[in-house]
Amino acid sequence: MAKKETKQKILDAAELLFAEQGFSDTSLRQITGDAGVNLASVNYHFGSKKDLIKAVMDRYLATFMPASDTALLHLLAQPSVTLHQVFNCFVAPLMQLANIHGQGPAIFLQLLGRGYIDNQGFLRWFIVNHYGQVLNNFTQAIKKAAPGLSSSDVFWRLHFTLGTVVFTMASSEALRDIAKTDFNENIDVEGLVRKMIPYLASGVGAKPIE
Amino acid sequence: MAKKETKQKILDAAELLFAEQGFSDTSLRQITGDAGVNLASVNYHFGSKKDLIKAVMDRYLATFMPASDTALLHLLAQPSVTLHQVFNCFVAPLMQLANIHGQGPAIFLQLLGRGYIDNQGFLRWFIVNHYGQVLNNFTQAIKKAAPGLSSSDVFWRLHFTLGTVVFTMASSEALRDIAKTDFNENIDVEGLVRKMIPYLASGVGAKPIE
DNA sequence: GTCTATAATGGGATAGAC
DNA sequence: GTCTATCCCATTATAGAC
Repeated sequence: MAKKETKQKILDAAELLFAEQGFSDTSLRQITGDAGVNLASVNYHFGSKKDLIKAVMDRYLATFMPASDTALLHLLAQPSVTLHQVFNCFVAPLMQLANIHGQGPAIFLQLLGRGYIDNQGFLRWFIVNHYGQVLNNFTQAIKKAAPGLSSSDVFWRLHFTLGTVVFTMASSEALRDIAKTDFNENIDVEGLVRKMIPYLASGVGAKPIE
Repeated sequence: MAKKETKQKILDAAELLFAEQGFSDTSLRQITGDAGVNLASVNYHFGSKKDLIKAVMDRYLATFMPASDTALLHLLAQPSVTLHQVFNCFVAPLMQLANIHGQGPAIFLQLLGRGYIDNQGFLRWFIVNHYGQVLNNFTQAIKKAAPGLSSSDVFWRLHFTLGTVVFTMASSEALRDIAKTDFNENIDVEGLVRKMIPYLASGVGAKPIE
C-alpha cells in the first residue's frame, strides 16, 4: 500500500517537473525531493530515469489514445465529416485527463512536445509503435473531411498541427499570463484549445500550392 | 588570426549540436571535440556555456531580424496587404542565412524552437528586448491584412504560427526522410517553408470563434 | 592564445543495513 | 519497501605552465 503511494507521489512530482523543465534538466533529486520520498525509491520502483519518463508518458497516453480512437471511429462511420469535427474528437479525451491530475490536459501536451523534441525521438518511436492505429484513423478522418488533399499534404499538415498544439501548450503558462496582463483575458486550457481549433481547421483545409 | 578561426570553429560546431540535441544535452566536450579545439578555449573566448548559446543565437538573429524588419516596413507602406505577403517577408531573410552556414535556415529555426522551449525563457527575454520592434511591425502587418481580428486573436495566432514553424523545423530532418520514403518526395528547407505558408496564412486568417 | 591538469559540483545508480 | 551512504561518472569552469 505504501508502495502504491510512493509510486504515485513520484509520478505526480515527476510529470510537473518534466513538463516545466524538460527531461534532461530535471534530476531525480529534484523529483524525489518534491515528492517527499527517498532518492533510491525511483530506481527501486521504476528501474531507471528513462523508464520513469516512459511511465509518466504512458499514464496519459493509455487513457488519451483509446478515447480519441473511439471518437474518431464514431466520426468515420458518419456519411460526411468536417475538419472541425475531426479536431473536436480530441477535445473530450484531452479534458478527461484532468482526472489524472488537475492540470492533466496541459501537462500531457507539454510532455508530448518535450518528448517529441528533446530526446533522440524515442518517444516518437514509442507512440508510433503503440498507438499507430490512432494516427491512421486520424489521417483517414482528415482525408474524408478534405478530399482535395494529397496524402503528402495530409502528412505535412498533421505535423504542422502537432507543432501548433504542443508548442503553444509548452509555453501556455507564460502566454496565458501575457494574455491576462495585456488583454485582460482570463483563459483556461480548454478555452485555449477551443481557440486553436478554427486556426487548425482552417490551416489544414487550406488550398495547397500546386 | 588563429583567434578568429577558433571562435568560428566553435560557433560552427556548437550550432549544429545545439540544433540537433538541444542546449542541455550538448556538452562543451562534444563541441570542442567536433571543432577540433581545446576544451578550455570556450571559456576563454566566450566566458561560459550560456554566453556561447547567446553568441550562437545572435549570429543568426543579427542578420535575420533587420532583414525581416526592412521587408515588413516596405510592405506596411503599401496601400493594401495580404497575409501571404506578410509571411513572405520572412522567406528571403531566412534563406539568406545560408550564407552563414549551408544549413543555416534550418539550423536557425531549430535553435529558435530550442531556445523558446528549453531554458527558463531567457531566449524569449533576449528576443523581446533586442528585437521587439520587429515583432511590433509583424503584428501591425497582420492587423492590416486581417482587420477583422482582435489584438488578442493576433497575439494568439502569432504564437500558433511560431509553434508550427519551429516545431516542424526542429523535426524537419526526420520528417523529410519520411516524406522521401513514403511519398517519394524530395523536399528542401525552402520547399518546406513554402509548403507551410498556405497553412499559416489560412490559419491566421480564419474566422475566430465569437 | 593555447594547452594540461585539476578543482568543484551534480548527476544516476547501487550496496547493504534496517 | 525504505533509508543512508557511497560509488562512479560526466559536467562546467579555472589555475597556471608554455
